[in-house]
Amino acid sequence: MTRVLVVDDEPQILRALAINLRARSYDVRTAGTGTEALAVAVDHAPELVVLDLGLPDLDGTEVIARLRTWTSVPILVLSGRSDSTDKVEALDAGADDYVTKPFGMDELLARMRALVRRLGPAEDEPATVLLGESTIDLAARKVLRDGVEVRLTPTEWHLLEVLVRHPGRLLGQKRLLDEVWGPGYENAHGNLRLYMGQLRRKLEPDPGRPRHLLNEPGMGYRFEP
Amino acid sequence: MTRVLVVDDEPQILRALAINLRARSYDVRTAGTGTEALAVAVDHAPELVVLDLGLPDLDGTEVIARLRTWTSVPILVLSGRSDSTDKVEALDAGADDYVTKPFGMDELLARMRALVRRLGPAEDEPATVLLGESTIDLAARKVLRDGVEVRLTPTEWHLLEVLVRHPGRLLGQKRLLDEVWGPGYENAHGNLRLYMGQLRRKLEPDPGRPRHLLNEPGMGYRFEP
DNA sequence: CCGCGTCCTAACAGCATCCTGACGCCGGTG
DNA sequence: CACCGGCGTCAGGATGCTGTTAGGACGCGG
Repeated sequence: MTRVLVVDDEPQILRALAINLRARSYDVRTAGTGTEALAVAVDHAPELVVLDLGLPDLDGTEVIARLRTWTSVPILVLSGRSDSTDKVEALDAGADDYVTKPFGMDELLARMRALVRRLGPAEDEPATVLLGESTIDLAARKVLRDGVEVRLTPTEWHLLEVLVRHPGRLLGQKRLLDEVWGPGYENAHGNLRLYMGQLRRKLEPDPGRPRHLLNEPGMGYRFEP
Repeated sequence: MTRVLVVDDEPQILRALAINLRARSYDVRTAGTGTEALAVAVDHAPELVVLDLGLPDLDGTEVIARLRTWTSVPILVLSGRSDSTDKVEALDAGADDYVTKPFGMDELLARMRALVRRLGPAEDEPATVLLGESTIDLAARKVLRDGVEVRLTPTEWHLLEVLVRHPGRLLGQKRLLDEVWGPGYENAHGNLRLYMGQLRRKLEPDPGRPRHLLNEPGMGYRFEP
C-alpha cells in the first residue's frame, strides 16, 4: 500500500483527490498548508508527495526545497499556473513532475504510477549533514560522533532538526519555541537554553565555546555548518 | 556530459532539438525511426531518451516496451497527441514523462534535468539478514537460531519484516503500527511493546539487554544489524 | 464440546525524559 | 560601583514511556 501525501489548500480538491486515491488503494495522508505538509512528511515518511503550489503560508518551491534537505521522496507538483517559468523553477527546485490544472484524473494516476515505479523502492540514502566531527543522518535519526553513536531525546532531535534545516540562518527564539514546543510555550526561554546546552554538550567539540550551534544575544540561534 | 538519444521522424524538429541540446552541452545522438532508435540505444547506452510517438515504422509504446526489456534508462515522450489515453498508455508502458507538442524548450530542458538528476542504478537487497546468532530468510519466511528453526507468528513476522527492511533506521511507532496493523490502530502502543518483547525473547541472545531490536524512548524502534 | 495457538486489553513497577526554578557568569548602563 | 537583562548550568520532582505479566476473546481442528 503506497503511502501518499497530498497537499492542497482547497478542501474540496483535497477531498476529491483523497477519495480517488483511496479507491485505488493508496494510503493517503493530507495537509492543507506547507508547514503541515512538512510535519506530516516527517511523521509518515510518504513514498510520494502530490503538492499544490498555491499554498497560503509557504511558497511552493520553498516546500520542495525544505523536503529536499532531508528526503528524496518523489514530488509531483499540481498547479493552476501553466507558465513555463513556474514549471522550470519547481522542477529545478527538486520536483519530479509537474501537472497543470485542470488535469485528467487518469493522467495524474498514470504519472503517479510512473514516479512510484521508478523511485518508490529506492528509499534509502544517507541524507546526512555535517556538524564538526559529528554526522547527522536525518532520515535514520542517527548521530555519529567519531564513529560512536550519540543518543538524542525526542525534544533534542526536534530542535536540532529545525536548526539544521535552515543552515546559516538566524532563527528567533519565538520561532524555535513555536516549532518545537508548539503554541503556549512562547515564553519558555529557559527551556530553549536548556536543550540548546544539551545539544552542544552532545555535539560540540568544546561545549563551552560552541562553533556550530551559535547564539546571537537578544535575537536567537543559528546553525553554522 | 550526458548522453541523450533523441528520436523524431521530422528532420527539422530533430535538428532543432539537437542544436539546442548540444548548446547545453549534452552529448546528442539522433534517430528518425523506431528500429534505428533501438539500434542506437544499444550502441551508445544513452542516459536519457527523448522519444516522439509518431514514428513511421513502430508504435511508440512498442519502442518503449522493447527498450524496457533490457534497460531502465529514463524515457521522456514527446507527442502531438494530448489525448489522455495516449499518455496513460505511454506512461504505463514504461515512460517516465510525457510532454505534448507544442512545448516550451525551457520546460523540456527542465524536465530532462529532473529525469537525469534521478540517475542511479537500483541495488537489490539481500534475501537473508543476520541478527546476532540468528539468520533471517525473508523469502522463505524462516528464522534459524544456532541451527534450529524458530517459529514466529504472522504478526511477529510482519513486524520483523518492516524493521529488517530498513536496517539502521529509526521507525516511529505510528509508522510501525500503520504498516503492521493497518489504519485504526495508531494508538495501540501496548500492542507494539508486546510483540517487540516477543521478538526479542525469540531472537536476542539476552532479551533483557537487546542489541539489535532497539528502542529510542519517545520516538520508536530501530533494527541494528 | 474441548484443547490449542494467536491476538488483544489492562495493569503495574522501573526508568528515561521533561519541565520548573534557582544560581552564577558576563557585558552593558546609569 | 550597583543594577539589570540575557545566557549557560545544575538539581529535583512530575510526567510519560517502556518492558513485562496475566488473563480473556476469537478462530480452528480434533
